[in-house]
Amino acid sequence: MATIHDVAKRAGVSVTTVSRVLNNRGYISEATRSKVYRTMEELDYQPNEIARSLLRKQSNLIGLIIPNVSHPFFAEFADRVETYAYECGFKIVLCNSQLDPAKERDYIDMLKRNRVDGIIMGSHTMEVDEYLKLHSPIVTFDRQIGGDIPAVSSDNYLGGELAAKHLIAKGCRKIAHICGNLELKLMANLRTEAFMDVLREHAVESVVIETDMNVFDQVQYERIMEKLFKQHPDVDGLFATSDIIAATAVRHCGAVGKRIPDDVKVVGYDDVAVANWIVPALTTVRQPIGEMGRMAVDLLRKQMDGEAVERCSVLPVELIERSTT
Amino acid sequence: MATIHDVAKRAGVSVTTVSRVLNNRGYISEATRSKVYRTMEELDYQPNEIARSLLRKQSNLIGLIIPNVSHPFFAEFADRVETYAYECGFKIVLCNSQLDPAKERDYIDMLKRNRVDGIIMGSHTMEVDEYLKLHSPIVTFDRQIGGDIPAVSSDNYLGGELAAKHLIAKGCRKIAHICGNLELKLMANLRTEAFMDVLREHAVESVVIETDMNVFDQVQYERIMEKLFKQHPDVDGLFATSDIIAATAVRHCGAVGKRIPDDVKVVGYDDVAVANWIVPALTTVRQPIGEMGRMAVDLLRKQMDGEAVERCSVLPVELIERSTT
DNA sequence: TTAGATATGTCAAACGATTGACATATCTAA
DNA sequence: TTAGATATGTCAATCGTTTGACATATCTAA
Repeated sequence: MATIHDVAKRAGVSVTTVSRVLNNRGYISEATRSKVYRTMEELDYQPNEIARSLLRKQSNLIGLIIPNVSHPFFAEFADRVETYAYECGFKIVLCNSQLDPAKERDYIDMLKRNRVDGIIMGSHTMEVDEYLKLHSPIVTFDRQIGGDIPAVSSDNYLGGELAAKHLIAKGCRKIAHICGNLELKLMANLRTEAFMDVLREHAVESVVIETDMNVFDQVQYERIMEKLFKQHPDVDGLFATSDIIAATAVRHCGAVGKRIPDDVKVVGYDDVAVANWIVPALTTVRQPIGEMGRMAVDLLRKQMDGEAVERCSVLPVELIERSTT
Repeated sequence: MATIHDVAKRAGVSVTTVSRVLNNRGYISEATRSKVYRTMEELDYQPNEIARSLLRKQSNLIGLIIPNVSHPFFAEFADRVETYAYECGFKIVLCNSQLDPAKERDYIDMLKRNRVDGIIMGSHTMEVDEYLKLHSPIVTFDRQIGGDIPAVSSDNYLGGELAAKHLIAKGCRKIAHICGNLELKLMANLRTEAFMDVLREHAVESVVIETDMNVFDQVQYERIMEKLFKQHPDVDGLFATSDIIAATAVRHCGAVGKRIPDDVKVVGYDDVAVANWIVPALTTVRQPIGEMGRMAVDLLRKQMDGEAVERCSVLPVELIERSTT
C-alpha cells in the first residue's frame, strides 16, 4: 500500500507538500494541489489513519457495548448510533457482551487498548465501582452510575405509568407485569416502580415476574407465560417490559385460547419494528430509540470537547395504542 | 495514560525488558516478570494497540458492511460474526450502508484508511469492477464477484426448490413469489430461478414481484400485498424471500380475511427468530446464519494467512415446517 | 575452568504520518 | 526598490511500541 513518501516521490514534491495538501494548511498552488491529488488517485493512496491516530492521540473510534445486537431493541439502537456517529466522523466498534460480566470487562480493556475516543455502555452487569476507573469519555445507556458518568435513558417512570393507567382505563382488574432483573440497578426498574404505584393507587391486583429482558430466550419466556397463566388464570392485563416479551405473551394467549384484547390486554415496551407487524399489532410504550442513539453520541462528543454534560438525559416516551388493548 | 516508558521507569527496568514480558520473548526471571506485571496493574497500563498496529502492519480490525443492522437477518448475522471474530482476536467495525452505493464506497475507503485486516461485504449495490481494486482480504456475502473474491452463501437454489415443492405438495395452484431486486447480481436470485423451474415443471401458475428485501420498509411491503391480492385474488400460496416480508403477508392476509394456511399458504426465508414467534408461526427455509458468519470470518483469516480459499462456500439450507402451510 | 544458558541493559531503527522552525525563491503591489 | 505574500523545500522531532544487534554479568554444569 502506497505511503505519503511514494506519493511525494511520484509527484515530484516533498512529503511536507503532500501533507500540506492533505491537511489543507500553508500555501499550496492549484497546480501542485491537483498534481498531488492526481498522483494519489493513480497510486490509490489512502492516508494511514493508524499513523494519524498515533500522532493525534485520537482514533475516531467509539466502542458500543450492548448485550446483543440480535435483540431488536439493541439492533435498532446500534443502527441509529452507527448512522449518526458516521455523520460525525466516528466509526463504531461493535461489542456483544451477552450480559457476561467477564466479557464486559474484557471489552472495556480491549477498547482502552485500542484507544477509542469514547464508549457507549449499554450492558450493565459489572459492579458500579469498576466504572469509576474508566477515565475515557463514556455514556451509559439506561443506568445511572455513582460518579458523574452521564446517562441517557427515556422517561421510564412515565412509561410504566402510561402503561398501567392505560390497562386500568381499559378495565383490567388483575394485571401481570414482566420486568427485567431488578437487582441490576437499571433505570428501567422505574417502569416497575411506576406500575406498582399506579396499581396500588387504583387498588388493582398485580403479579410481578422478573426475567432477563435484554437477551431473548424464547424458551424462558414461554415457560414464564405458562406458569403465569396457570397460577393466575384470572389475569386480564399484562404489561411486559419489552415488545419481544409482549409478542411471546400474545402468541401464548393465542395458543391457550385466550382472546386478545377481549380476555387479556397486552402492553409492550420499546416500539421496535416488530411491534407493528405482529397480529394483533401491539399497544406499546415507544422509546425514542433514534434520539437516544443521537444523544449518546452527542454526549460523548461534548465530553471529548471538554464541555460539561448533564448527568442524566431523559427523553420522552409515548403510548402507542394498537390492537392488543 | 501510562506508556511503556512509565512502566519501565516505575518498575526500575528498561523498556526492552517490559516489552519482553509483554510479548513473552527472550529470557525473563520470574521476579522481574511479576514486578512488571504488578507495576502495570498499579498504573492501569494498557498497551497502545494503535502503536502496535502501526508497527505490525495489522490492526486486528474487520469491517462489516451490511445494508442495515436493524434488519433481523443482518442483526443475527452481525451478532454471530462479532462473537466469532472476537474469539479469534478481531474487532468488528460496523457499517450500515443503507443500500446506498455512495455510502458503500465511502465505507470501503474508510476501512482501507483504517487498515482493517479484512472486509465482510454484505451489501451489494456497487458495480462489480469496483471490487476488483480492493486488494485487502475480502469476502462477499451472497454475491459472486467476477475476480476470485471468495463468497459465502447458502444453497439458494435448493432453498427456492424446497419452498416451491413444499407449497405445491400442499396443494397450491397459483403461487406468488416476492423476491429481491433481480438486477443486483445476488446469489439469492437463485431462489427465484429454482422457484420458476419447479413451477414450470409442475405447470403451476406463478406471479413474481421484485422488491428491496434487505431494507425493510413496511409501507412498501404492505402496498405490494394489497396490489398482489387485488390483482390476483386466486393466489393460494406465497413464497417470500425473507421472513420479514412473509410476516407482513401473514398480517395482511389476516386483515383482509384470508385464512392461513387454509386460503393462502406462506413460506418465508431465513428463519430469523421472529419467524417462530409470530402467529401463526412461519414455515420457512432456514439459512445457517451462525455458520455463515463463522465461515466469513474463517475465509478472511485464511486469506490473511496466505492460504488459498474456495471461491464460493455454499452452506446447506433446510425447510422448517410450522403453521403457515 | 569454562562454555553455554540465563537475565538484563543500551542503542537505534522502524512503522506512517504531522508539524514547527527555518531557508529559499518567485511574484505582487505600494 | 522592496516588504510582504505566496510557494515549496529541508530537517528533525514526535506519537508508543517492537526488535535486532550487541554488551555485560551472573549462574550452572560438564
